[in-house]
Amino acid sequence: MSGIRAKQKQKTRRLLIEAAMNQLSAEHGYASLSLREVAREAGIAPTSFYRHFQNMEELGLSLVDEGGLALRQLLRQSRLQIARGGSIIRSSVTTFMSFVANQTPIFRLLLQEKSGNSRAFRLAVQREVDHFTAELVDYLVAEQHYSHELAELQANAIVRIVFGAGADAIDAAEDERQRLTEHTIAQVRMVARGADATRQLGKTTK
Amino acid sequence: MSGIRAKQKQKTRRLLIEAAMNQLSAEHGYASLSLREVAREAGIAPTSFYRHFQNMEELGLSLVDEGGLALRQLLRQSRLQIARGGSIIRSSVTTFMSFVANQTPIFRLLLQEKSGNSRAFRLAVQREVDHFTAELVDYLVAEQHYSHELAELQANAIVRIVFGAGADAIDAAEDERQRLTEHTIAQVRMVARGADATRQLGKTTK
DNA sequence: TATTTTAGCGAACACGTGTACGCTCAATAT
DNA sequence: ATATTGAGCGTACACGTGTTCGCTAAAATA
Repeated sequence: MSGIRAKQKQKTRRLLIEAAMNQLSAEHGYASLSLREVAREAGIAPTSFYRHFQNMEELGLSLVDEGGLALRQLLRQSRLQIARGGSIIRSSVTTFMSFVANQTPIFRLLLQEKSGNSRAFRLAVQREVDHFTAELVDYLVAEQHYSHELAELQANAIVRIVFGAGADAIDAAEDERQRLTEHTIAQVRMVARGADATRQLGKTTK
Repeated sequence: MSGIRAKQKQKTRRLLIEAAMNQLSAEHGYASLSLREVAREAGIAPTSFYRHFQNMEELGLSLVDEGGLALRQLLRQSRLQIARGGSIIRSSVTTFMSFVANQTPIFRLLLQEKSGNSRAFRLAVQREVDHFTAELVDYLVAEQHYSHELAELQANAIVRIVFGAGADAIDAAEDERQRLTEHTIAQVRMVARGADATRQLGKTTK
């Protein structure tokens, strides 16, 4: 039970996943991904694909999982910067935009499959976005003492704005992306002020 | 020059467009749209397709245009309700959500091709979204007297929130969609309050 | 050492795809 | 009345697709 065989299997599984990622580009999305081409790039015969995944869909879902994992790593990194002091909003938005810039194919996949044609994919992506939102809600409740309801409203709005900006950033050039980032930071701050105003409104009305 | 021939041509052109729309569903998106199937549903031979469109892409761009037109009609309808009194935010969000519910395949198309794999499509959709945003900016500047800069920030944020909500509404059941609508209205109001607070902030700082 | 398991391969199948070509025949133009 | 145009059709082609089946050879197990 040395596992030399199992190691090799996971290795070519990785090759398949990376080959699939390579083939995801601006012009060539998951929908038009071909088992044969993926296998070719991974250096195995088309039929051998089935030793690792039952479907192309199963491969795709693995890609989504990888993307979600990368996204959560991004969140942790962002929180580290916060602990060291500095604006939580700026550091979060900035690292998010870096993610979009550096992991473009994965972000594009998440974005496309969020409203894609496979229910399984939509659910998988939504799950990742919900993680994102939930952690933001936790922060708003714990650190900023918002009510749960108001925190949810605010977090959801922020996630929508940031993801929308990410979508626009995909095609943008470096300087344009910079502009977009500042724009987004200002918008998130605007939402925060609005949530604060809403909170005060509730207090005085009561 | 009675035009009986030209009429017939536009008629089957419509048939093609409608056939394509019919084939757009939750499971079957534009990417996996087949010339042959579209032609079959329209009741013409596959080869006759080329009498009307050079490409499938040309057909698709026509679909986007149709979607954009429907969206602008929605905006006009929304503005009518405002003129008759009532909250501009509520009526706008409500009619938008109705659009999502009633014209689901078209909205899905817009949503998917916004981050889709054809540059031409992305640009076409972005053009429609920009229309949407620009009209909102005009309103904010003219009726609410925001500065152009602040109005743009605010309008962009609102569009992102509303489109994001629309995306989530696609899969939602009727009651869930109701909840989403109220949620969204509250979020847009929150942004409005935030923009207002930002404006006051600018005034006192100066 | 003998046996079983299994990652990977090659051949083959059935199918759907986009599209080029040349034809028909009714609507238009002359 | 005659000539031209053009929407629509049928045939045919070359190609890429997902997937099945039986095989090999190396690793794991007994």
